[in-house]
Amino acid sequence: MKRIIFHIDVNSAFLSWIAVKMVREGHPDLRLVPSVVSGDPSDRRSIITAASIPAKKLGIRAAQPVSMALRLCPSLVIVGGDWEWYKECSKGFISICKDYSPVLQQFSIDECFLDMSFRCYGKDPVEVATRLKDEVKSRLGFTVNVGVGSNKLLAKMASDFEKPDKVHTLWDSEVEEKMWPLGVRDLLWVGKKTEERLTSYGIRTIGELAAIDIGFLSRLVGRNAATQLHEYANGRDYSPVETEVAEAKSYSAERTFSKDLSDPKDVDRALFNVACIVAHRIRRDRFRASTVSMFVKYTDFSVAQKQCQLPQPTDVTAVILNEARRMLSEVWDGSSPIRQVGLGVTKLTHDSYEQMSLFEDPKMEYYREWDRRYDEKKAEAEDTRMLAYERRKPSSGSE
DNA sequence: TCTGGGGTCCTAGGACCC
DNA sequence: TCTGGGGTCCTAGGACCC
Repeated sequence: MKRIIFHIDVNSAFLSWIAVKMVREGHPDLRLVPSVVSGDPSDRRSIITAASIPAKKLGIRAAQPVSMALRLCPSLVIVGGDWEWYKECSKGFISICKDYSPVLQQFSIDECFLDMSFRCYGKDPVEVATRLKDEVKSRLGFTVNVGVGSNKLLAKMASDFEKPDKVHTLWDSEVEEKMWPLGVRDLLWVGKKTEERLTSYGIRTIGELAAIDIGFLSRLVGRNAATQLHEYANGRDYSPVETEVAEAKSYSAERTFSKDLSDPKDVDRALFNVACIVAHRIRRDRFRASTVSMFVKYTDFSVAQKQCQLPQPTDVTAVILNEARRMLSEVWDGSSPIRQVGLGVTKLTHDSYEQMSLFEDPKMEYYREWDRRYDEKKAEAEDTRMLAYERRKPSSGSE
């Protein structure tokens, strides 16, 4: 049986979702004017998370600083994000997709793959894809692109063709015509650095990459990356649509300051905040961590990072924070201002038992109690938010 | 123009063990 | 006395994704 994969991608997801919400509240449609979503619209340091199509026509792109976008378009409408709303929209979108095939892999909050091999057997895949796209639009109010191909790579490449609200195919037989003329940067996993390296050797299009000697490519990007890139450039991808949701392998949080900081007390406060966030998350998900890492970013964007192993896995905020503080003092002497500070944990286990140490810090019980109260407060705040949210929650059906 | 936040995976060198 | 090769763990750094 022929393999048929769909890749469904919400068009300018965060912007579309906020636009749908605002339209329902009686505001004009953001999608029709130059507009963007940013993390914190009042902060000059924030960057753009999503831009409307009229904004994109003015050269405004995701990941641009808000200040730059404002120069390109002084009348730009800037709105903040709403994670609860995003999650709701994502849920509605995924649930419609699941009706088309249970073999679904969620790739991010606004993208998924569907294995449609069975569901499309004997049918026209484009017709099915069009029905899916139109159903999302009529029931949820936002548009998607559907890419149709014989594997995940081709489906994903296809969904990236002309937007919005379109269905495109990229079958093996169409690779030469539709994919090979594209620049190497358009290929999945070719980022800025790889593009620079490839173009410096005269490799500009995916077609040129597909034709290149793999030994030569290995010397450019390493053997493993070369094998992968060469397969992709030729439109080959044998990876299955993974329905299992993988467990988290790391948790991290970081804070960029509105002004670079020199006072150790300010930096420590930020470190405390991110430690609380990360430790809370691992407790919420019943993890303990064995590795703690931290980094600081300086004014010139250079990064200093440290990591260390714990004698035993922990989920205690104070233990994580103390290691991070120690490492901070090893990389930072307070002489150069800090732009950003971050903290992460890896090497996670679900082990419920805890090895008792004869030398356990007598304050440990106090630390745990502190964490319990922190978690309780967080849960209460969450409940209040959800309650307020339920009241204004729209149905995902047609209105 | 001046660059967020949260992830995954890979590489390379050094330490240590057999 | 000086020598091998392989495996694993740790750390730092980098590339990529959305």
